[in-house]
Amino acid sequence: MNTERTLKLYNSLTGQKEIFTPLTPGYVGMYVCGPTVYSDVHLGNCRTFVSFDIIYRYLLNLHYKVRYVRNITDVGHLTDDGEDRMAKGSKVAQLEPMEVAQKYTVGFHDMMRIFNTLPPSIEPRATGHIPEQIDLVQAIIDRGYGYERNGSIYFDVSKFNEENPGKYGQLSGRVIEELLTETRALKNQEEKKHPADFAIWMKGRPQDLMIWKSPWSVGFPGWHLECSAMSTKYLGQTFDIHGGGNDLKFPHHENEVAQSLGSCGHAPANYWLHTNMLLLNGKKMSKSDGNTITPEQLFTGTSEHIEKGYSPMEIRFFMLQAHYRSPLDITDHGLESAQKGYRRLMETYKILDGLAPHTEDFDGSESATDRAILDLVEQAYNGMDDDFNTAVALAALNEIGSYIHKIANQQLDARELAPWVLERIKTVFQNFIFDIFGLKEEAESGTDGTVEGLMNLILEIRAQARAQKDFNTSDKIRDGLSAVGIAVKDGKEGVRWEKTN
RNA sequence: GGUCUCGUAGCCGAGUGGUUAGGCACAGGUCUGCAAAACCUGCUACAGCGGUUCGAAUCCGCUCGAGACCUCCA
Repeated sequence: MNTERTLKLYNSLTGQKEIFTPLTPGYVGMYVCGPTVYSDVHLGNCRTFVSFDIIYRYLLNLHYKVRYVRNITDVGHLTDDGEDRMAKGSKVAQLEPMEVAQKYTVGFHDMMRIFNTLPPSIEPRATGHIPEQIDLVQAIIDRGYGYERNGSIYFDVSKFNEENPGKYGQLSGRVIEELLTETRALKNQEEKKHPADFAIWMKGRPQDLMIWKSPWSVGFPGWHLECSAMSTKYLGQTFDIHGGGNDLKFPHHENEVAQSLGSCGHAPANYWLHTNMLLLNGKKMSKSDGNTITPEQLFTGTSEHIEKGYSPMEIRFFMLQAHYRSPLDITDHGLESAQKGYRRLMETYKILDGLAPHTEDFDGSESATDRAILDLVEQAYNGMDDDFNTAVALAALNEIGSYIHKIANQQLDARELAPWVLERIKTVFQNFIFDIFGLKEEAESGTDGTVEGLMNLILEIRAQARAQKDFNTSDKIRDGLSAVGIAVKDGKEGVRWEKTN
């Protein structure tokens, strides 16, 4: 690939695409808000982390040394009723909070593996960083932005706003005056000076299980604090990229910015990246309206929302077809379309991989086909450079695929393709499909070669039958294979077969 | 109600003011013993109304519609 590429990304902080310039040339620090492990992983999480996986992979592909930190939230994230999510989960299941955290962390990791995401460089847990969070609270108090009420510490948003005009609300586009006049009644609001203030340390109640000693009370850290503490610890006071789902922009990320500025005077990240939501039936998934589907249901097809199951890689491909900042609506038809697209791309790759260069009477010139293909290669990488536009890259690969099929079917003279161009697109396809898009082959044919052996035998018998014009036999074989889910594809170069379900 | 984003063909979904996105579906054709696959051709577009411009899907305004956030959520 080219050595000089310009990566542009959409920075939520400024609302526009910017050229990416890392703090230290060649190195990238990226923090992504991970899941709260109080229940089974939500399909929406999968999209977010697949999106950031592709971003991570592309940064690696640009030869950056990336430190990718993605946290596990296992304390401090409260429900509407002011109850800790972890504690609630543990009471319901009669488990220690840490057992709940462990159970769903394992489940989350399993799901990430199923979707073929690369593990982050560091995966810190909130409960493992209580001292760091206490230090951060102290730093905020020391700088005058934290105040105590009955053993809890709150972040003083109005004071912060007065001394740092324009900083609070910048990320999420909030109007500070409105936030400060907000009059909604919420739990624990009575302790705050202003409704917009948020807890950075909460005093524990007798029934709370996850509590720690602090200078102010035995209690637990506020939800937003962990990310500030852990990103600072592993990436520094200011780092390159901070990411997360769109719905975390406010208040979570906005408060992170305030905490960082409020504790040390530095903004946490130069670039904020936000992924968009996964929709079902055109609306955000929501358990309460039954408009939801779990990853397992999506795999098995056991949901009223879809007619059949789809594989993890088909779903990953489905996500690739949309840009990460666009909402993506899950529909049966859309998934079906992605399934076919995924299979076609993988099939194209196999054909490409088996294509031999045409070297004998190659005259060394560059044909129109060569130029068109090289241009498409350029388009694919340019797409990724433009805020990780996987849809554009995929479109370019599809067009290259069209040339590959033409050559494989001898509909286009193989001499049109210079040997070095063929090698180039082999590398490019490999690079995109496996390294950048993070797709993988799913057809699990027997690894011991039994299935290949059987198939070769069967197809050889069929070839003989066809040669003798015994079409009864050949069609019986083809139909029989089709019935067990194997498609036979006759081509000029020979017969190919593929599992279809 | 406030803030923001978006409205692209049968469906999904890209799009930097002037050049075919792509996929799926559909209809013809090539290939095939017949199919499938593949390839070729075709088919439906830029919510509406104004404005800026030589030129707007792209910029601006308004209207209508949708979604997100504002409250736990990726």
